[in-house]
Amino acid sequence: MSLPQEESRIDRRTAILDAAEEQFAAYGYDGVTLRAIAKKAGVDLALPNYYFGPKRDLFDAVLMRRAEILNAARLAQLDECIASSNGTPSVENIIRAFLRPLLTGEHVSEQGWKNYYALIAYVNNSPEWGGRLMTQFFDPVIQKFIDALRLAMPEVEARDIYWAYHFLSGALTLTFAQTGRLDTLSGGLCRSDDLTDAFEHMVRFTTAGFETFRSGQKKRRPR
Amino acid sequence: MSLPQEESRIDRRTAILDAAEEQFAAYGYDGVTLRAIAKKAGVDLALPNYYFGPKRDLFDAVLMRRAEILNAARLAQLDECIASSNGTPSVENIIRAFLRPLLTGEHVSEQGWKNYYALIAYVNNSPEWGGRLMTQFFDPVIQKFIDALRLAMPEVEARDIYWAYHFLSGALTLTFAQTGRLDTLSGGLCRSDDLTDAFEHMVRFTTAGFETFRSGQKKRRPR
DNA sequence: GTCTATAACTGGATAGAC
DNA sequence: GTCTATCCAGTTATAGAC
Repeated sequence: MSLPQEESRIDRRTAILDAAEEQFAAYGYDGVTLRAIAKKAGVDLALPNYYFGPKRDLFDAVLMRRAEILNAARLAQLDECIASSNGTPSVENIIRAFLRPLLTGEHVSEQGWKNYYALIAYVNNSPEWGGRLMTQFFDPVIQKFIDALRLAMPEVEARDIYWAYHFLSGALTLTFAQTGRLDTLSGGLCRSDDLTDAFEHMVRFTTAGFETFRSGQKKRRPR
Repeated sequence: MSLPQEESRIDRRTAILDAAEEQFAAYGYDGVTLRAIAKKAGVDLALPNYYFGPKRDLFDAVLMRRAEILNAARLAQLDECIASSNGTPSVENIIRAFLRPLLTGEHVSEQGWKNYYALIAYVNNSPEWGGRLMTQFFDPVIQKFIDALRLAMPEVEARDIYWAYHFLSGALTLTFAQTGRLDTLSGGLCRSDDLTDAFEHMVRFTTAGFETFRSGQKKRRPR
């Protein structure tokens, strides 16, 4: 229904991907019906299947669309970061290279990117999807960031760096999820949709987290 | 199905909660049918509704059951931590008090707790559920941990502490999710189901993250 | 308390007209 | 390419027998 003139002029494939992205991000794969997607996109119920095949393939298509853009942007930032540091960048600058693409240009202003990030939060934390899809779409690029981090901290064991990346990933994706919990918990002091504030804090927190593994051995519990 | 003799002797309410917990954790609220739950629990399809009312109330009941146990254990640890430090505990010990209940006794060995933690990962990162349920079931106790952290770092702004807790929460819940992604990414160097290893790393990483906010002003991006 | 049977409905998918 | 009409499997929930 509705949006008869304007919406039907723009590409229907894009409209379907946008609507699916928004709905999947908000309610998860099984919480969304093709009927809801078609309605949101302003297209006929039969069109999602016509363009993308079964529901599962539509989900993959949504995920892939922006993953490629994000991966390219991150690689460019990483290359620049390495080049401008004569081969051994700082941990902080690697983390900034990892996060900066999320903050540039349309990524902050466009609702589509916000929806996509919330979808990543869903996928990354899903036992059902997380292992397969994050590995497939993102880990080739993540591996290059890990390589750079190993170069930046050659004295740190690889295991420690993988764990630290894991925590960074968790912190980042919870921020993506936009649940509003932090806003309530902090009594309004923190606004989880203020991405600039979120990322400045995240850079400080996670840089310190990575750097702490420089100081050798595991402590045995005090108390 | 089946398990006719042994299973039907144990409390059916518990069997339903256990089955629902496992299924919801693996597939999310909408990915699970009452039929699947009843079958897994070895009970008739009509019983979940008989004991817990509609599906949504069953979901809440699953979440509440162990939240109360966890909250009580965390509060006990926090009290002990504060008492044994003459009122100003260290950041590290507060974080240990927060995490230790997840590692004690049955929590590591029982599959039920593992399923519950994965369910928390799902809820915490869900725009649909996260805001409401985490606030309702966990934040009263979290607020006390925040109070303790403020005492431990009186020179740090409240905002910074809330952000840091947010990142800790994200790191923790991604670990809960047990997606297997980290195992693949690290080529087997890290095992995400090794909770002891996960938590020793998490304590180090997040303690350093919190402590870094002691050093005053926000930096403006270098590079 | 438990189970059978069924009501009432929603889901993905598509055949076939336009 | 698009839309209508429909198939039918699978859904929650419950009434009523045991």
